[in-house]
Amino acid sequence: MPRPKLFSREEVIKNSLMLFWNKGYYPTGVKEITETSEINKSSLYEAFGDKEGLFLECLHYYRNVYLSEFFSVFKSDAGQLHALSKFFELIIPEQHQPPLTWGCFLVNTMVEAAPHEANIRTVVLSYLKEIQLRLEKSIVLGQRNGEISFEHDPEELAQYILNAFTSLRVNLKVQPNTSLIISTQKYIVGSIRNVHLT
Amino acid sequence: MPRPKLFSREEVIKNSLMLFWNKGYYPTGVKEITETSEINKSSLYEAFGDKEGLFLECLHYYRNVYLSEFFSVFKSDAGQLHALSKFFELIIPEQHQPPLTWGCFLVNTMVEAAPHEANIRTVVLSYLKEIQLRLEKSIVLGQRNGEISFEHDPEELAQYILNAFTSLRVNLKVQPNTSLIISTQKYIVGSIRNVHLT
DNA sequence: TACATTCTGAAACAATCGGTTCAAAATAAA
DNA sequence: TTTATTTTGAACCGATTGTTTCAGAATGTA
Repeated sequence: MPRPKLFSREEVIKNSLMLFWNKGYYPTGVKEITETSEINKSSLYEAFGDKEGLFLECLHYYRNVYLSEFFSVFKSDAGQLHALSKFFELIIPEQHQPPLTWGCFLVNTMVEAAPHEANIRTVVLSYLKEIQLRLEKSIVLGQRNGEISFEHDPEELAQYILNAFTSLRVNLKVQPNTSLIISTQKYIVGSIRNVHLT
Repeated sequence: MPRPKLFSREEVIKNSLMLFWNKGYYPTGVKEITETSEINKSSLYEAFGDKEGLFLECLHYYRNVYLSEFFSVFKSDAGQLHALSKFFELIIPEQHQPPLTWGCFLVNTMVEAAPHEANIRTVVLSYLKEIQLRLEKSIVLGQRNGEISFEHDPEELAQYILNAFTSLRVNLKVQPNTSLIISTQKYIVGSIRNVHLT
């Protein structure tokens, strides 16, 4: 009985993600959002509550579409060390074309909006934690396989790897550079192989 | 013969840096700036041209006051490996009090404003390059001392260390955590000591 | 004291900010 | 076709955005 919506919810989220990803949370205006998706303001507010609500949905979409790509490396059966190494190579092929020239949406948000918006911070941190836990799991498996030394603390190493990845995305955002990815990968694999001296 | 200024240029820069550092470039309003420094709008525009001009002066001030602290670790005569290790410890004591809870002003700017503002990007990159070159110099000295293996490419290793530092600042901004600093330091020193296998 | 110079305060600028309101249009079921 | 329900478009909200203008206040020098 109701009048059917003239817009696709997912389409609006997808379009808005591109805006937020490219320009950030604060500089992206509601006007810009409605114009891009050819949707009316009232429809937008009816559907998403407010700007922050839409942003949170974009984060969710990013998590499902883009982050899940990175989880795929662990499905290979070539060993955990190989998977952890592959983790870094995922950024290479697309690094020169958007949206990957915009960096990691999660990291951008962490720097820009998360410190000032509690709801956004909570979601970003939970997604980052999810990645870290997946890395941790891979490390534990690697230790059982004999690929990775037990001298590593899985949580500590996972944190370290995630950090290296984070900074990579920050730097690539400003100065695209494939060799930086390769050398980071090399150092990370080296760190895993060579137990650190305490 | 002219009427003397009622405000100190440096004072305005110092105050504005705190605003920009805390909230970022775009969300910080000119109104907020003038109110904080108790300066009139016209005086501000007369003195700095526009918002971007003031921001660039804040970057310059940050470089001179805050980044120079990090260069100080290399003045010690305890060896290059020690200096590179100390580099990370500098963030520890003040990590729980502002302005260091706001992260690194350079890194924040790199993520937020640099991708969209060419002038800002140029300045940020030049300051980062300066740090990288200082790290490189330290590595070369370490190689001559016999502290660091010649198998390391100084530029590559410097880049890697700077990256680890960058991500550390990003993460500490959202979740303060001293142990993260320590483990990163440990892994970095480990990477320098253990030559990476190619 | 008069003068040339410089700074300051306040008002105004158009544009945009995120968000609300509401009547009219559109629909599917009765 | 009537009716109940929901979406839509457009106008409107006050507040704020970065920036400009300009008359008048304040100054050191002559």
